[in-house]
Amino acid sequence: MKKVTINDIAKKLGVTPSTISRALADNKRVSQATRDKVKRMAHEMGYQPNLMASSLRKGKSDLIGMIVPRINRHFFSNIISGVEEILNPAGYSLLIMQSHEELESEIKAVHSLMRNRVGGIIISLSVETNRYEHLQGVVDANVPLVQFDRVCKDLKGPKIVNDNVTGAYLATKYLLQSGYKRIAHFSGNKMINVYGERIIGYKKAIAEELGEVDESLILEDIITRDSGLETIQKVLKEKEIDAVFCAGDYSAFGVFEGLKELEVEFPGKFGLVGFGNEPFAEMLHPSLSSIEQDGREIGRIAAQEMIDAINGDLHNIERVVPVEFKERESSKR
Amino acid sequence: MKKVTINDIAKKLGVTPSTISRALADNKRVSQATRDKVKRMAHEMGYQPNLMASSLRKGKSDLIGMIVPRINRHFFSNIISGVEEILNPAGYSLLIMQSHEELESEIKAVHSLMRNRVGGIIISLSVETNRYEHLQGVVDANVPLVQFDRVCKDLKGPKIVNDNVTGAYLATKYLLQSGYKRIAHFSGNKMINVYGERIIGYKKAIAEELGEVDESLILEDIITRDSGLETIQKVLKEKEIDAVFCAGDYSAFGVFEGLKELEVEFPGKFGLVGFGNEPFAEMLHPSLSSIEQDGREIGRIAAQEMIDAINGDLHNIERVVPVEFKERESSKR
DNA sequence: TATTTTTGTGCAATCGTTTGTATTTTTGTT
DNA sequence: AACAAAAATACAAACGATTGCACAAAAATA
Repeated sequence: MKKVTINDIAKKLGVTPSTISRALADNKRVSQATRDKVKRMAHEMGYQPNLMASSLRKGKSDLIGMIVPRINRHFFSNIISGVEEILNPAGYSLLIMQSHEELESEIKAVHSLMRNRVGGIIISLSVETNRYEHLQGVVDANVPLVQFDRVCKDLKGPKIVNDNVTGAYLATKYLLQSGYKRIAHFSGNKMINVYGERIIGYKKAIAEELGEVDESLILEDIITRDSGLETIQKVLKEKEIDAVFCAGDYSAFGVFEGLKELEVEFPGKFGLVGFGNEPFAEMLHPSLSSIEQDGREIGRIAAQEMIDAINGDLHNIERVVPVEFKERESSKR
Repeated sequence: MKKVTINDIAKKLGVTPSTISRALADNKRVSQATRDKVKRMAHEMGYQPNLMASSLRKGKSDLIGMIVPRINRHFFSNIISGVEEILNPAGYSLLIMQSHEELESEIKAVHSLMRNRVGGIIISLSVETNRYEHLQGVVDANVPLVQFDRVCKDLKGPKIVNDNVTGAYLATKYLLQSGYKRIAHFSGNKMINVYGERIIGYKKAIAEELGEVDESLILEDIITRDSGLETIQKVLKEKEIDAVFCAGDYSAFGVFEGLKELEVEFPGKFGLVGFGNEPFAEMLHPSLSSIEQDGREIGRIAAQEMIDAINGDLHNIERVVPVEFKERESSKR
């Protein structure tokens, strides 16, 4: 019932633990004969190396920490899958924590990961995060820090982000080309890179096509379904608009509901585009045009950057992952 | 830049590491005065205990392994959240792995977790899993094993499952009470507990209401959207049915699409109920009636059972979590 | 004051590996 | 056959914490 150790194997075979250790690591300093013998015996005894002991001695761990706002968001779980796809075959395991979009939780998670001596941390910041000491601490401790999606440019290390500008640009452009002219943009907190960048893309398309941007059509802090619903109801009374580009699919769904409720004819009289391409986007009726972000790819790149960093070359770069406009019914005329 | 250890603090304070260790653990064997002094200094120096060293010495780890088929399924990510909700405050961290519904991956994941010397494993079996040596090994190694959702009754330890029988019973009953009479059931592999149980619930309702069960209306291995779509198209040509109860929302969505394509009037001429209450269920038009499973609660219970098991009382029981019928349009008349 | 108790610390071994430095054994050379 | 070189293995000290036991100092008791 007791776990078998390297010493047990050593005793059984009449050699020293060091030989066992080297044999299992395929070290050429031990003869092929003993290597085989040891491996066979190890297998027979059901030996499983104790990675804690190993990590402790080697001073490096095969655990990689990952912090996401919420695990149950399609985008993030796809990223996790992408990360695992690269990390697991390379012999690493993922220690996953959620910040629940709270700075305090994020800080706790970072500390917890550091106590567990993870080999690195992959993180997407919470919406609340406006201080960065906890992450600077990670960098200072020489633990590779890879950021993705919601990132802080002031922290050194690799950052993997969507091409938010282009995504927003495309979304807006399609609405314009469908003939919609007064397009509002429901955004998040613009201090956060992803929302700031989407605003830039939106403005670029509007400026190109209409010349002037009406800043009053850019509304912040509307990313939930409920706020999308409330806002569209209010806005339709106050302003003359004929389309909305939402910085997220959930708020777009809120708008969707609002339009149905108010019996606005859409598409046709009104256009709508979301961002994120959640699974439900294509299931709606009319189906929701959206910007697809390749979560898996972001995850793969993040993982690869992590492995590089662990192996000594930490790239201080921002890698931009392309997005794709999914044209569906809601943005047509 | 080097990590600060207990020894560094000891040197700084002119005491021994053992005193530091005890002070930090609030051991009454060290005076309150030194305890305070040590803690202050530890904090000042930014000390973070090395949990690997600690676990190695104590022979128990604060890492709990978790294996799910896929992380990006709403149901599973909710469960993970529930588990974290209990485990994190209790000082444990989650090492999450995906089996991707493959037995081989599941086995690898189990071994990986065992090598990492997790304090326990929480698992939902892959659809492929029909051998259990890898899990029996966990039990034999005295590592607490908590199963949920898709479980194997032959393995000792706590099992947390949905009330699948009641859920399926309710779903079918509602269809019957809406006046549908020839109700097919699209199920999964009936050897898997969840599907087997749903079949039982379905049969029970049918038997109660109609007396006799037509076994030919129970179709297996239809859990994906694509198979749901294909199957409904085929079945509508061959059989006289006026409703379907699907063992999952994805296959239900396939049916949904098929009905639209074939221009079947539903609800009205045809009824449909899913299982799982995925977020998209209420977004569809007509909205999809479904069985809601409380993932968070399952997670919480699993976590609590794990903590109990770690603390020495492993319950060899099956805990059944209630489900709820979400009545929406698709099952009406 | 001498002696027992209590209280606070130190010593050293331990958890299971890894790895630099011996040491032994084997092989090869002259 | 003697000896150097190479190959295989052993020894022992880490990694950073925990903990039983020994010991000293302080407090309490006789």
